[in-house]
Amino acid sequence: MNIGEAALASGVSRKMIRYYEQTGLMAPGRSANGYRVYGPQDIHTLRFIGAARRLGFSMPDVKALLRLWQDRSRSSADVKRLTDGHIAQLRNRVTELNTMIAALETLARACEGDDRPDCPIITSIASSG
Amino acid sequence: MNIGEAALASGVSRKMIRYYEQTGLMAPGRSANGYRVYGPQDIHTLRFIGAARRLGFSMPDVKALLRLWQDRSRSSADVKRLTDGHIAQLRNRVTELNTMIAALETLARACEGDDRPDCPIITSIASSG
DNA sequence: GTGAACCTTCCCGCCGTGGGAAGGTCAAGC
DNA sequence: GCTTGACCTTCCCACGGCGGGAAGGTTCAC
Repeated sequence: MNIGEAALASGVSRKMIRYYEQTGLMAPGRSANGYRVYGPQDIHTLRFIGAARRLGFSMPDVKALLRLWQDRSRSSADVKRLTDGHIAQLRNRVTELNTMIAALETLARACEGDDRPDCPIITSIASSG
Repeated sequence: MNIGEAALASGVSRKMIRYYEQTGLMAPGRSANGYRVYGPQDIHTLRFIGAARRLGFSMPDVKALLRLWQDRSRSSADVKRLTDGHIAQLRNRVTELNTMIAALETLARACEGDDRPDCPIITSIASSG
């Protein structure tokens, strides 16, 4: 299985597959001509990486998860700890965004949105530094 | 006023002040020795940029807002439109994050978090590709 | 007249992701 | 056999924003 097929089978782009290899997440075999060769386990790994990325895990976190996944003597506490930390980060990010949204909504509600230049959005930004 | 004082007065770092200039957001004067020179209006502009960035506006949006701010014949509708679009983007991002959080919480709740390797988080990620 | 604290420009790093150039390899069709 | 096209390889560049830091000029206080 070459990289193109692996990309199709895993849903990870060729570019990203090479990047994940480059950053030490995986090490596919090579055939005599230098082409990367992927087996079923490699596809599984790529799908794992893709799923973790879609859940918002950072690359270092994905790397740690991969190691735990492949470690038969892992303790689930390590996985849970990593996941809980990630959840906390996501929650913080949501809080930040919600704060921005609330402020922007307040401004937008006060803005007429007509042809006149008067606009509390602009004036508020200008005076809130 | 040199760039260091301007940074202190505006709360924008020297690096970012130069970056904002480089990307065409502002054009401070220069003194004979080549140093950038900032007046009260420049500080005001920097504070405006900083406030807009803190509200999560992208650089292109900030550029547009700056132009509208300085355009006396602007219509508030333009400002509102830009702001509403930005709010919509932030809301989408929050929805994405909340989806991730919900999925992760479900997984985390099912994980014992003890010394044993059994962990629905890992197995679920591994099979959800 | 020297040292410190500024200033200038320029390059490199981050993190993921995509685009693309230049060149090698392989298989199908004539 | 030979061409063509679809692969593959490595390598560099870009993005958004921000920071670090090097190499060199300027200004000011002592």
